[in-house]
Amino acid sequence: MIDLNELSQLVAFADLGTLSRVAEEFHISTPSITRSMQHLEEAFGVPLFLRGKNKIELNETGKMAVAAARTLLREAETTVRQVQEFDARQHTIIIKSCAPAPLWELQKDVNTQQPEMMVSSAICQNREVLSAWQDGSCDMAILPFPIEGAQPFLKENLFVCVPPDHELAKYEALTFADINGFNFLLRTELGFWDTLCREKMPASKFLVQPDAMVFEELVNASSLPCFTTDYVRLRDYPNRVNIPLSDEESHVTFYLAKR
Amino acid sequence: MIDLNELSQLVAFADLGTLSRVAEEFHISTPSITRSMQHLEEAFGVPLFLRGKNKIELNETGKMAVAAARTLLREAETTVRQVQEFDARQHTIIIKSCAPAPLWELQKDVNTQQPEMMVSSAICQNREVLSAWQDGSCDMAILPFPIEGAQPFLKENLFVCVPPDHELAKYEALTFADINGFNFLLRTELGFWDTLCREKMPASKFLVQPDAMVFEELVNASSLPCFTTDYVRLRDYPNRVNIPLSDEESHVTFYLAKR
DNA sequence: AGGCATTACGCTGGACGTAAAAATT
DNA sequence: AATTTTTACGTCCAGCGTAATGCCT
Repeated sequence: MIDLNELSQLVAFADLGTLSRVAEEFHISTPSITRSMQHLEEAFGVPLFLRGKNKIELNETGKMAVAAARTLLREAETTVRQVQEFDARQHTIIIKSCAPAPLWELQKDVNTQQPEMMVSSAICQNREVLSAWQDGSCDMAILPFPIEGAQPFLKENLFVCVPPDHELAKYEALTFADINGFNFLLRTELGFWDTLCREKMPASKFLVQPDAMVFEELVNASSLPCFTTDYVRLRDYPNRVNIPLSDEESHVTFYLAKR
Repeated sequence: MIDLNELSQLVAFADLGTLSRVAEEFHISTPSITRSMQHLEEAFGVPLFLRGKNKIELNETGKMAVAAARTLLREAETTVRQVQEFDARQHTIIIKSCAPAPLWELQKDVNTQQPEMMVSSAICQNREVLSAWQDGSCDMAILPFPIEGAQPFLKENLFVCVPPDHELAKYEALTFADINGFNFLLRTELGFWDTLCREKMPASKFLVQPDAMVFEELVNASSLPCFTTDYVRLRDYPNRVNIPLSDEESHVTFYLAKR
């Protein structure tokens, strides 16, 4: 049976030109390489080299063998990687969520109930969550509407978050119509919330900040309104007030589908 | 680096079910197989088996690895075979000829001038010779007409061969028209000659005999006419006479194309 | 003189097999 | 009792490196 290690030495010889350099490359002695190449010729059953007294080079068959070896080695690597990836997949739960809050909850649940499993999660748009669920490329899906086999998972309500002296601060409750036109601070990775806001508030501009620390600083330093929900109250900003939104769409029930 | 031998033991385990049987199959001890499988798991970097106290079976990753191993092993075999075939091709001159006589001559030439080369030859129809030459699947081509880069190789003339008491024996020379309608003994593997005869003698029937010994017996035993040429005179039949054909088409110049 | 491939040769680590253990049927 | 997997252990040789050879530039 052919030895992949020797094959890769053959490829190295094609690239480096001399057995000596291959020996360096592989951190072994030159006699060892010589033997490997001889052994390889035996394994193939055909000569691969033209040998001079102190010179060795690939013959035509040898050159062809190098090309064949390259692809076989690539295939061998691919095989190993595929097996490793399959194994990783066996021990990973892939979650696609339309929003951050239910994902945090779900990750907690999974970590306690199946501590041996890795969790790979992503927040994305509803349609991406749905298609990932449908084509089997995720194990759990969180969506803001029920689908076949999904259970209600948690409810989340949206609040506007402004400094106490902001003109919106005087209201007991607000609607999207009331706040449409105001410019908002927004975080990235909000999934479905992001889309909802842009839809309901077409006249507003959104200042999007990917970095959580920077976002917090901005919230504290500026008087721009932002959003919060009853699931992130823990992170309430001390010098801001939260005003509930009364629209239907700001009260969301998330549904969880599991395989 | 992954060991193909161990990989094939893994495949054997999938097929045979126990390590003991794999050991038999490979004519080695069971501890050796145990070690191979352990080593394979290290090489992949992931577990492949579910182990009981005296039981071992493939886990899901293991089953997947077996499938991947099967294809990789097939690819490895293919690689070796391709290299061997390439080498064989390097030492083989493939000849396509439209007729036997020039092929005999050419084989003699090649055998003396390039004694290290194998010769692989076939007699076939003109169009097959031509297409093989054009698509590069032969190294030398013999055709009864000149083509780009071909040289005249030899001339051959056709004779009718009949017993002395045959009604055709009285002629000094014959034409295809004269012999059209007579039934002839014919050998197989005549290539272009075969086609020519059938074309020029549509009223004749041909008794085709693939076996050279049997053909000779038939010639001696029957009074059916047959063909010969000035290139097979050595094999003249003692109790037959050869009458030349005078048609243009019975005097053929073969052209040889070499790469 | 320095670089290269190959042969000669001694050594060692790894791979093998035997024996045995432990469990299951 | 027979079968199966795995560990323990002793043996041995395949493969390694060093040294040396022969050759070329």
